[in-house]
Amino acid sequence: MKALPIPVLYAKLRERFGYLDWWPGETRDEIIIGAILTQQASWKNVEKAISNLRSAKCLNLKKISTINVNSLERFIRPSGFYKQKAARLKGFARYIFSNYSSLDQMLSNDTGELREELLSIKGIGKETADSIILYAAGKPMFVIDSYTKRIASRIYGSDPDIEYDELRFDISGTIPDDLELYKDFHAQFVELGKAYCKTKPLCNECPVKSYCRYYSKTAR
DNA sequence: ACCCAGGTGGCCC
DNA sequence: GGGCCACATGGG
Repeated sequence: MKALPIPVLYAKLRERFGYLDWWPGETRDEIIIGAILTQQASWKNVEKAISNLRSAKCLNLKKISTINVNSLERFIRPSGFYKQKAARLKGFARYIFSNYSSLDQMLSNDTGELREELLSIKGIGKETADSIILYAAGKPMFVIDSYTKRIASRIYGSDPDIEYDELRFDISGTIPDDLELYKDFHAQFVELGKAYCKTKPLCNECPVKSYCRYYSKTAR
């Protein structure tokens, strides 16, 4: 089994899935709302919640900061954990407008400072913070998720329960400092995970199966 | 009838 | 620092 350099991995994923335009043409508010709603939820269910918010003209943080919490819960219910997420969305929105004149003002802070600040807000963990930094603030930040950990462990033999920041540093150090690449690479990991690398993998069609420890040990 | 989804925080030792 | 748990809907 040959080692698979990160740039070659990206090339192979890109060849299979094409360029993935995540959160295309949406506002920063929408991206952040989606990032919170998608925690431990399928994107299909998140789309329903976002659609409800849009219909109610509540798909922005200013409105969320003032809306009645029961209404907010009702709109986002399809995305699951709706009471918790409603409280977190409200908390995030209120934090912004009590500390800044606008969301953009906060997002313009330096990356390190912004990350610490986001992590101090209840409901914003590392993956959500990094998704906001990458897709809403537009700053290069490699986003780790459960698929990334699983795929890395199967291709590179890393611990499946590796610390978030350890894997983030490992991968960040191997790719060029290019915003679009950061955005697309994370999306490619998720697509690979969703398509082939679940807990019960579908290895036969996987574009990198010949580099995968799981495949080389079990599938055949 | 299970099992899972683009996690997070709280509590315990 | 690690191990468990609650949080909840919709789809396979």
